[in-house]
Amino acid sequence: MPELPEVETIRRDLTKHVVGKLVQRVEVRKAKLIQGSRAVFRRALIGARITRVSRRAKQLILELSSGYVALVHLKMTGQLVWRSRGGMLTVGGHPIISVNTVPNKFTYVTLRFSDGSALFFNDVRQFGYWRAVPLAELAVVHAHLGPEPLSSAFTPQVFWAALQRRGRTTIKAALLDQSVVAGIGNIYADESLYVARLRPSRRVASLRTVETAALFRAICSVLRKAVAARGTSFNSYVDGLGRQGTYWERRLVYGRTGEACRRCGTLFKRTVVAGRGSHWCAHCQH
DNA sequence: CGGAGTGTTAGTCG
DNA sequence: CCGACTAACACTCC
Repeated sequence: MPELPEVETIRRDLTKHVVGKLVQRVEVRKAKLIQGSRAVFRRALIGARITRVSRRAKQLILELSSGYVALVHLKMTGQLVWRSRGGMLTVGGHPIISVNTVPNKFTYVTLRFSDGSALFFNDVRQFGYWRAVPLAELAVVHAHLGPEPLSSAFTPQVFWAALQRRGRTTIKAALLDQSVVAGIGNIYADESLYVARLRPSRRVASLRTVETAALFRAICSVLRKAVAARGTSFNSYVDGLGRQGTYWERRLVYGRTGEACRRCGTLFKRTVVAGRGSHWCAHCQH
């Protein structure tokens, strides 16, 4: 599901609601969604306060007063729903699941807070996971991840160097590789490649310096705009406050197969690259 | 009804 | 080591 802009949006919303909350109870209804020891997971959370909500790549990080962090990955269909004591719902994540009742049959993890509010984790496909990690080990757990594209660690030089490691593959596969850049998924890979005028199937080794530079700028600009729009994942639902992400209407190529390219009017193609549906303009992208 | 497709990624196989 | 492919699962769409 969510890529960097969506997870970042959830992080910001969640921060407002859960920071400072004391975890009173933890309910796990599907043990396999908890990575590692369930006992450690419960110990890390129960009785702890949430001190901060951060993000790395597509993972949410609930920082806890116990010295642990709880990592949450939503994968394809994960969803976090916060419910106030009064019953108000706030949603982040995948829109498939009806939120009118929580918990529902897709609710697999629940955190109950001492003030009567609760955080529900729903996941239709059950690909997502939660994991407790000592704060001191977080860097090791995330060692395989590349730079955050919206941070100062992401520079043209760093990007170029990371791409060198994936010279033989396609640029699409490289963008989806979280060790190259952290947080890009299928939608923003296609959007960035369109802006940079590069075909998804281009071999990384064939990229010229100016093309790599254009792609670097495209990634930054696409992700920045998507974050500002609160992402795309929330297109088919409106939460209790009437908010929804608006990038979906503004997307340039993703899911626009057969529609006209706004630059040249050519109809967009859809092919499979790196095993993923890829959308692109055969005239503008080379 | 059957088959393909879905915003992810860890693991396997060559 | 590297890259391609698939499984994990439930549901929608054609």
